Amino acid sequence: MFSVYEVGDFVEVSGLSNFSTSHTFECGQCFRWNKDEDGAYVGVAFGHAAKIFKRRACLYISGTMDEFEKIWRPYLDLDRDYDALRHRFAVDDFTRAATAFGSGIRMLKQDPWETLCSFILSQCCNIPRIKKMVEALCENFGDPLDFEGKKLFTFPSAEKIAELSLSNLDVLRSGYRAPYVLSAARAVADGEIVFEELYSMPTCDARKKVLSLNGIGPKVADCFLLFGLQKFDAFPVDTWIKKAQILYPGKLDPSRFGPYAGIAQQYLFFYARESGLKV
DNA sequence: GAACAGGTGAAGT
DNA sequence: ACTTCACCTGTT
Repeated sequence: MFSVYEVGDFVEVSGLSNFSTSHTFECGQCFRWNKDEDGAYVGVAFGHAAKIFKRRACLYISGTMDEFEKIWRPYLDLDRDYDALRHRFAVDDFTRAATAFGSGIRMLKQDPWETLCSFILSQCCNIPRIKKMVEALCENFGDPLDFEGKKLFTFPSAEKIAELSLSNLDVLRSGYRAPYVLSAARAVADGEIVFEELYSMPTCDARKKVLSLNGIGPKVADCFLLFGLQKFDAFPVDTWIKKAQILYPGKLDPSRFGPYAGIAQQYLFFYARESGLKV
């Protein structure tokens, strides 16, 4: 377990293992955390801005204890035992290397709408471009936040996007993805998609529901289920996981990782993308 | 310029 | 059920 203290404008978390800010914020699960000049990550989630960094084995998160308990503790998934997960996933040389390489990854408990919308935009784009489109969405349609002299923006609600017209989304430069975003926003605003219902459904039923939306296929649906609804059995297969499957000696069957296969996926994805593996 | 990118859906076998 | 292709845009 870990200890938490309020230190100035920060909450200090000590005794926490398996937390890497760079691995967590740059493993591809999120698009709104950026490194500042001091190496700290600054971002916005659930309408709150924060600065997060590690120093001398402690994790520091700006804001009050109340904010920490309400927002950041669950968001950063601090209460999960990642030693146990990594032990479970490391069943051979390949998976051992992947879990070691990605040590410190945490599965962010992200907002469902933000996750759905971001991954609709992500198709056939690299991370810099995804980030640009997401930031354009927030700057144009989100609410401004003043954070340490910088102007940040919240992620706009589905209701806000739903009332826009297609041409309003031209500022995103998102091409053929724009109508997908708009129809998803309207499905949420109209109550056609209700996230609270999806939470309580079995993964396969929730999957069917989001697959019915135009422009959402298996990959985006699984990313949404995993990152936005914490359906840890969802296992998104993208080009990097396909590379890992080619390199893996034998068959890479998600079911071998049990109900947390999606977390194993993050280690495998990060390993395939960042470790310089060649197919 | 051409090819390709963290995908999807339609149309063709 | 599997393969091919166009799709908008930004980057080699």
